[in-house]
Amino acid sequence: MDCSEKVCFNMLMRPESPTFSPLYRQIKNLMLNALESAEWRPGQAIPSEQELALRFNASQGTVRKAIDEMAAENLLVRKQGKGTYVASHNDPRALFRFLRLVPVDGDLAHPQSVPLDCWKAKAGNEAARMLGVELGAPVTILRRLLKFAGRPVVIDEIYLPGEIFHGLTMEVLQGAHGSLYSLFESRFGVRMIRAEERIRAVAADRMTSESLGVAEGTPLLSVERVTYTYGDRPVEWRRGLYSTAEHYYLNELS
Amino acid sequence: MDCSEKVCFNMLMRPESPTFSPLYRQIKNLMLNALESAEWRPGQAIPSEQELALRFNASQGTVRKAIDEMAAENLLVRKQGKGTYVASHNDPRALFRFLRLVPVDGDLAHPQSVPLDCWKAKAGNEAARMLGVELGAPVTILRRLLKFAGRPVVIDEIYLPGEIFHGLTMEVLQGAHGSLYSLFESRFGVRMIRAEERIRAVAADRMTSESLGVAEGTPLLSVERVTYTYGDRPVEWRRGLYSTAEHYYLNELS
DNA sequence: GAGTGGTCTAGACCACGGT
DNA sequence: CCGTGGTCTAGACCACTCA
Repeated sequence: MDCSEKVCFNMLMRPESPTFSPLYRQIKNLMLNALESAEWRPGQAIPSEQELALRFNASQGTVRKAIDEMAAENLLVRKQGKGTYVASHNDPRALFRFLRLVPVDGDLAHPQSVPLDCWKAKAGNEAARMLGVELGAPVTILRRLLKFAGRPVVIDEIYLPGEIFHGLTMEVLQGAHGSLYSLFESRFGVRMIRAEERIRAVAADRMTSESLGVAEGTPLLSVERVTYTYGDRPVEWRRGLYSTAEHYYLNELS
Repeated sequence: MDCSEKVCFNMLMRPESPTFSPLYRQIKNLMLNALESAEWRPGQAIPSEQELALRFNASQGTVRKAIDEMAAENLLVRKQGKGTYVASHNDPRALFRFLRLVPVDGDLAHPQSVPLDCWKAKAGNEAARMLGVELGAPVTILRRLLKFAGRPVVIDEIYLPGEIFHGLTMEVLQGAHGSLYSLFESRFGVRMIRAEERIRAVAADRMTSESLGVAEGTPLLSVERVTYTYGDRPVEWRRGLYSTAEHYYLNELS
């Protein structure tokens, strides 16, 4: 039986089977594949619930539940009366979706990303572990400044697997507008969907203090981020140093 | 018509009405009331979906959708085959639900809360604003240490509205086991459901450095938290100073 | 076995966006 | 007007828990 697209009948996935999962989750997985294989691209509409129900041989309600979960995970965006769309970092509302830094004086203007350096290297011990690549595998490293209202607030050092981000250069960075992730998505087909941040307090070293315009030794937030794409594959490791004189890191707990 | 319990028929809540909301959301609100009024208490089971469907005069599916949302917000916990329960900070898995600090060496032992001080005062400017009370209103202030594996890592200063936490003393604190929030829930009937944290990097002052056993001037995380109970009422304001020598603040972004 | 939540279906109607 | 997602219903069957 062809299980590549049509969902295998429940009989094949019943509790006896160790790989059992409910129908809506099997459908969700097939839809994740469609995203990962770029059958459905960021910003585009996916087929209607009716069409998907036919394609997956299930009821509309079941497809709906799969879409619900994916919408809750910010993978899809529903628009009543229009359709369901693949989420995109180009969407103005998602431009700096992972940035939690907020100005003390509620100045909502978007920050500006200023590339400083970009070079190729071989993955060291830590980078290899974080990115899940071999020791010595090619990586691209870039440094950039984040400015709020023209003033530098964050300096980032970003490690990317060279395989995936082949052709990333200063020219490309300087020609880009918007966030890095929208560039990654448009130009390299890599969509960031989830991240983990590990935060510490550190003292500014000489170089950093100059870049951020603060005194040497000033306490800064050290924010290490590992970012994942579909299938929980890590595709970015970065370390940011945040000046919190006029900004704070805002986190909602629930 | 009596709208106090039975859901008003849809006719009364149709789009023409400015207060329109779908039936499952009206039901959700009624269920929130049941939580807020302590009709259903933390740790206890709420009525079955069938019973609720009868009570609210809706189908099981609609009640289900209301419960789904509340479960997603960590207000309720579903247990297949048993029932749906009101979430509780006494639940071992939720004991330090809002604490994001993690040891570098994955030591999963729960931290220990050590009360230092507890006194009454009048709300100053900032406390009044954060807690949404009048300037000069009674507040209870407490300071405590959080220890991981016996070593102090966090020092907290916590502001509570005196009205709500009447009778909170050092004796009560010392007699408590588990987290502060489980004490607040059991003893004062206040359930914390959501919080916002604002994080900065600061240098340890003299007193703090001694409490945490670090050098004066060491960079620390300053974590200001406002915590809300049902109806988005702020009921706690605290400032924590976190030593990040052997721990980090972990945040999942999605 | 009785009762609970979990999944799946089929069909009705509504609200919204575009033609 | 049509097609989209959003809500609501009624009923069937499954999986889990406990007495």
